[in-house]
Amino acid sequence: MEIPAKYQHTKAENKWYNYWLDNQFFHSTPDEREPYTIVIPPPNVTGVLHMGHMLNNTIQDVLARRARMEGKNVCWVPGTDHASIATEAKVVNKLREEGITKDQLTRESFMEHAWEWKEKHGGIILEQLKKLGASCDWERTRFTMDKELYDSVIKVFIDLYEKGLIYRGVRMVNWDPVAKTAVSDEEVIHKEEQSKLYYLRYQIEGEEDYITIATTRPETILGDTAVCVNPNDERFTKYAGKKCIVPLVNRAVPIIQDEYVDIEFGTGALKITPAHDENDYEIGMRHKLETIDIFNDNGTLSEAAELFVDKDRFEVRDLIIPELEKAGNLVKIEDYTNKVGYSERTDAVIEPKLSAQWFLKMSELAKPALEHVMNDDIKFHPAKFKNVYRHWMENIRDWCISRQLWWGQRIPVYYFDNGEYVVASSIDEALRKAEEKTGKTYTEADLCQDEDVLDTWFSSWLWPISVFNGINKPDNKDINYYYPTNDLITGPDIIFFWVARMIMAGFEYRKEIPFKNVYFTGIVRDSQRRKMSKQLGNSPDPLDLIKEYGADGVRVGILLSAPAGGDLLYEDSLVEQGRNFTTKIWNTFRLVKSWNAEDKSQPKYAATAVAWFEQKLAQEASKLNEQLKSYRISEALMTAYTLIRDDFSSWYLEAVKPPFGEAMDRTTYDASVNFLEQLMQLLHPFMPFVTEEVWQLLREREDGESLMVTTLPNYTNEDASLLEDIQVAQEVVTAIRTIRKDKNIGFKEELTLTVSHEIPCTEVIEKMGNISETTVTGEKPEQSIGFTVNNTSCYIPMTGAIDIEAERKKITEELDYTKGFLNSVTKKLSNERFVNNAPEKVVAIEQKKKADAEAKIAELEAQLKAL
RNA sequence: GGGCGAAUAGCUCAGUUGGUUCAGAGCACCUGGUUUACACCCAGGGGGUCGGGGGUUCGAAUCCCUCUUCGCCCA
Repeated sequence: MEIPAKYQHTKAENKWYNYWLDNQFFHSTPDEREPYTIVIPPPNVTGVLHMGHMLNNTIQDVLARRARMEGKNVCWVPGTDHASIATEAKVVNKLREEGITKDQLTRESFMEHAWEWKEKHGGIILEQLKKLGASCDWERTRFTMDKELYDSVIKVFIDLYEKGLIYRGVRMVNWDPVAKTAVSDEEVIHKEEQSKLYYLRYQIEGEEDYITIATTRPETILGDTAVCVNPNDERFTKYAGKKCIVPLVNRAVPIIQDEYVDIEFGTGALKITPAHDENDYEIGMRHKLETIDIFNDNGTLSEAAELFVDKDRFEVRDLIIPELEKAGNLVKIEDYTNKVGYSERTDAVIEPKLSAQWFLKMSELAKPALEHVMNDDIKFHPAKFKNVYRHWMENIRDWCISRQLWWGQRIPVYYFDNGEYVVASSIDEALRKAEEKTGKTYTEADLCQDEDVLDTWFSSWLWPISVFNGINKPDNKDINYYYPTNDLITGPDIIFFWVARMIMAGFEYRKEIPFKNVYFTGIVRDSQRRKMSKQLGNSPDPLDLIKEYGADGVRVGILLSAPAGGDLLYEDSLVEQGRNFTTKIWNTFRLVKSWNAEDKSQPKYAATAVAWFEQKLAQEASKLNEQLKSYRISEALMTAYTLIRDDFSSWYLEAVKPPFGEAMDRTTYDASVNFLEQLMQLLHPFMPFVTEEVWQLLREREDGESLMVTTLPNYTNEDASLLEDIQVAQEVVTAIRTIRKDKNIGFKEELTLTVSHEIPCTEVIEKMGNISETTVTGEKPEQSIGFTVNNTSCYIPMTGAIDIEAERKKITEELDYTKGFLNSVTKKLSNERFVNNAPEKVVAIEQKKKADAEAKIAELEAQLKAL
């Protein structure tokens, strides 16, 4: 077969991915083998692939492919979540372009539009993952709104409600005025901002005296129902029990005292707006204050504000200041830095707002979830995230799970008779429960289902269970076999949103951990450490990268600089390195393939090289195994990288290469093909395509065979004797190459070597250094350049003149260094406290260092004398 | 304001219980090279007071204290 000089990655990627699919290699069904399960962190169904997904899914694929080659039954479940806020926003936008607003539609017809949108756009990201080589079991693809998963969510809501863990309450929530829904605490991102602190004076009722407050939100004064001071603040004791007048609206409100107020901050007097600030709300509760909600759901001012009605809250902030100034209430304005909460989904400024929502009590659920992470039943990689996790778990707050949206699981609560309600999985069940509850008879028309849906994370937290239908059918074959899953690969940014809650759900519904290991990836940034974002335009399109550098190249590029939990600074040079390595493998393959084997005796150098590489391969394979087992994925890749590039290509292949035009002996040839085959196996999880291509071309293969379903051999490195010997030989060869370079002697010119003692593997040294003869003698040859390796003097005789002074200088320098070293070792050994306290082993090492240094000094002195 | 983490070569990072010549890797850099697998390459090379200071120890990149700077989370 003709082997092309250049590896054609796109062709190979399409060919082999389809081949794997056709042969069902990704598909898993329970059997007697040990399972290895990963559930994908479901990407947002509205999303397209970005660099973060690339990193995350490459790691999952490495682990999945490796486990498959270890003989495990691997099941990697793909899927997407319904992303209620994001998807609903997209559907609303699309409808708007068609001239339709959401409130013109019924809930049912809106849902039809949403499903239509999902069918059209929802599969994109999963198709993109295939280009990366992801070995997911596509037959198991799940979506959080699929019937089984939808029903699971409803079942869990009802169950938790019945256990008394879900309650409805009027609370201060984070209101997103763009999405017009409540969001959870975790969905609020606090950003530091330059803003202003406004000092406003409120007149004391009936007096020509004023009390000055400081606020960052002057527009909210319209909702003020008190001014509060600290009871210990003597400046304000004279106002106790009095009232003051809220400017512009001229409402008299009490001046109250509460220790919450910080005497040092601002003026020491605080305006209280119970409807629009969490702390104010609590103070309001304590002092039984009136609550005036001055905002509409979309962030404009309501009738209750009296002024600026229907104007936006930020517009009002600008409008109200001149009015306050005109009225004589503005004292001063200062620059001020504060933190403002933004909606994670819409980037709107969050408005604290009182509203009735559904909450899940967290304290009991958190207990086992905390314990089993702290005791390492679930291991975090890197472990430093345990601290972050503990802190959150120990200060956990109830979870607001209702959202004022339509796209999602509708809350299974039915209201009737002015505020009575029942929780039921269907209207029929609701009717029955309602009748049981009151003894009356109802029709469907009497019942009204809650308009709201559940938070998307309330679906995602069940994911490792619900993808196997383990909520609806807790004893089915799949859940029993695949659960708990093995590894979860995710970003640290969703440790609370998702990881923590999955652990809680795992214990609540399976009495077991949902996964054994959590691997936190870093965040992909650009070379200036900025997060990749569409706005900045600093994120490359992953599919373009794959097209240009190949999927394998991109995978390698992204893994090379991605230690667990550490950010990845993306640059094109990384994927270039990946592409270059792909090419290197291809050329290595072409060289091996170009050799002709015939029956003849094996040269000694080849026999030594084969024996050495066998040991080297075993050593590096077990190192790689250790690295993967401890989730040092980029280090494992680097092990394979240097093994192939340096040890195999630069040393082994050069050592066994037959003289130009000659055939190779069959023993060496077979060994070389074997080695390359095994290297492809080791590398396959990282670079699935090029390794499969090489593996398929390396020998005749049957249809249906594939590298990806081969099993890794057990590497045992019982005889590592040659490893040190070759290392010495490599040092000698390097020294010879340096001399060639210094003296401008081309590789083709043969040299001879004289050594003071026998050195190992001279046949390899001769081959690699183009040495015609090695002589062992205590005599230094005339006209030669020397170097020392392993306490042996080596000389290369020269035809030209030798710079004696330069030689002397070189040796003297090395001698001085070694003497200095010997001195420090001797000092250490003559320190009684060291000899008495240090372990024997350490002392023995020092003694060996001493002996070695002395031998080397003797050798160097002999060299000097010989000059 | 509270908590957590980090600081090692120009860059990105390893460095496991303190002890092999431990100061490392990759990239970048410098020098040489038309060796018939590969210039997307090969060969050779330079480069760090392990953030500053103090302490424990026979011995500290590693443990303790402190300061500085940066990052993340929470309020």
